[in-house]
Parts: sequence; structure tokens; C-alpha cells
Amino acid sequence: MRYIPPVDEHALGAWRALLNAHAALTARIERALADEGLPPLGWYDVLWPLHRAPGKRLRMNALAEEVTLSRTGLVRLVDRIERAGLLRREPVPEDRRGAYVAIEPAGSELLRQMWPVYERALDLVFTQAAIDTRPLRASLQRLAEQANLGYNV
Amino acid sequence: MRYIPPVDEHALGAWRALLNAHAALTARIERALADEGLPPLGWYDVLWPLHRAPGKRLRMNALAEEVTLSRTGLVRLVDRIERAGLLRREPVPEDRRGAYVAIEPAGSELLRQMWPVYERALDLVFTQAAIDTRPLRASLQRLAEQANLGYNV
DNA sequence: AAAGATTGAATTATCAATCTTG
DNA sequence: CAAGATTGATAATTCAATCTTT
Repeated sequence: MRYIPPVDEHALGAWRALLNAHAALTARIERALADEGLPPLGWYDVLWPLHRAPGKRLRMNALAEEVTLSRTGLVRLVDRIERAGLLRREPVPEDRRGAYVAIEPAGSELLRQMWPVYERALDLVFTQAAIDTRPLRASLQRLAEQANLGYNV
Repeated sequence: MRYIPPVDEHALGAWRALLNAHAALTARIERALADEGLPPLGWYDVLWPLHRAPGKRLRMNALAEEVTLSRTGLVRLVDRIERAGLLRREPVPEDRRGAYVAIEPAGSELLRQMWPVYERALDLVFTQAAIDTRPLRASLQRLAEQANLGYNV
């Protein structure tokens, strides 16, 4: 009985390597952050787009696109980060249904603390792996594009 | 204020591409499985190593290494899959502390149903992306190796 | 005491239903 | 009714503590 047809053994191998690399790198970075007493990567993923957005704020929907999380999941995550005083919700003048999420100074300060740790972990792995990042990035981008086709756009 | 030093812009770009590709591909595959009324990818990740293991069984610890999940998380996942009748726990004759996890015929049958769906989704994305999988896999493997160094091995 | 595995309590994530405004 | 966002109930994940065997 075979579940792995010969045709795409290469695709499967690359996919498994992607899963392993993702898990290993994520664990490595999360551990580096935790060792410094810093919040998890998810907080960075929320705060960074806010920090660099014009006006330092984004609509919930726009923010959701930056984050690997369901809409509901984002609401909950934003709740927690808001409770920590790192961001605040604000009404949207033109559209009273919506809410802005705006980063607080304390949120920007946390980014400043997290980035060096994040960057060091990332840089260490990539440097020691000594790989050509250009074609790697290109291939991964093509994969992401194709995977998103016909999905939810 | 800059959080992204110029030195490793390439590493960061590749990392973000990896995150996006992982999220997009995972979502794509999970959706394909759900559309067919099949269990999530995590079940496949548990059942497949069991199916191909000699004796069609593995120790909990050995199985944990195949899965991106904490030891506790695996225990809970195995609970659920066992409740569905797809595997069973067995005592280990030589070591009464341990437990084997053995796949049931129904588990192998489920693999047979899941694989075509899994494979089709994967193949579609990789084929349409038209990338060279060999160097991609090599780079990702190197990244995973380096990320695991000094971690927990 | 350490290894192998599990459990209880707490955290986090998701689905369906809801509320409000356009 | 559709869009934007949130909430309640439910499910999954994790941490620390536990139990048994080596």
C-alpha cells in the first residue's frame, strides 16, 4: 500500500522541510523572547504593523490581514494587548461600525525591546545556515501566492 | 526609529515569506480536508508515522518527535484519535512505564482517504508555482538544522 | 532521583450567533 | 440584507504537578 506516489515526491519533501523549518525557527525565536521575559511573537505581529502604519493605527480588518489568526482570534489577542496598555481602541469618525486599533507609546517601546532579540535569533540561524536567501524568498513567495489563489483572496 | 537594520533585510524577507507560505499552504490543505469531511492535518501527522513504523506502533516519545506539539499536547491528541477508534494504546512488555501507540485498521483506512486530498492540494500549489524544489528543500533543511542546534536536539 | 506518561487548571483559539451601523 | 466587530460556548494547547516504574 503506498500513499506517496512517485510523481510529487519532491513537492512532499519540500513541504515537510518547510514544516520542519517553520516549527524549528518559531520555537527558537519564542524561546529567545521568553528567556528575556518578553511577550510571544504574536504580540510583535500585531504591534509592528500598527507602529509603521500612517497615524500609527489600523482598522481591525486591515490588521487581521497581517496576522495568522482568525478574525475572532485577533479580537481576543487585541483584548489582551490592550489590557497590557500597549494599544488602545478608538472610534472611527466616518464609520461608526468600525474601530481603530492604535499603538500606545508603551507598545512602541516594547517593539524596541523585542526586535533585537528577534533579530539576533533570526540572524544567527540564517547566517549559520549560509544559504542564498534570494531564491529561497522568491520560491516561498510564489508558493504563498499560489496557495492563496481561489482561497479567500 | 528603526527596528529593521539593513544587514539582514534578506533574512527577514525570507522569514516573512516562510511564515506566509506556511500559513497559506496549511490553510489550503486544511480547507481541502474539511471540504471532504475529513479530520485535520494533525491526525494525519500522527497516523502516518504509526502506519509506516515497524510493527505499526511507536512509543509516545518517538511519536512526539514526528509531531509539532508538546508532549502533553500529543497525549491529548492521541486521546481524541483513540476515541475515534483509529488507534489504540498498548502496554510495553519490557518497560511498564511506557505505552505503545498502535494504529488500527480504521486508522490505515483513514490515511488512504486523506492522502489523495492532501496530495492533490499540495501538488496543485507546487506545480502551479513552478519552482525548483531541490534547492528549496535543501535551504529549508539547513535552516531547520541550524535552528535546532542548541535547542533540545 | 530520573524517565515515561498522564492529569488538572489555566490560557488561547475557533465556531456560531449577536449586535450595531451602513 | 451586508459589513464590521464583538461575545458566549466549545475545543484545543500548554504549564505545573502527579503517578508509576526504572
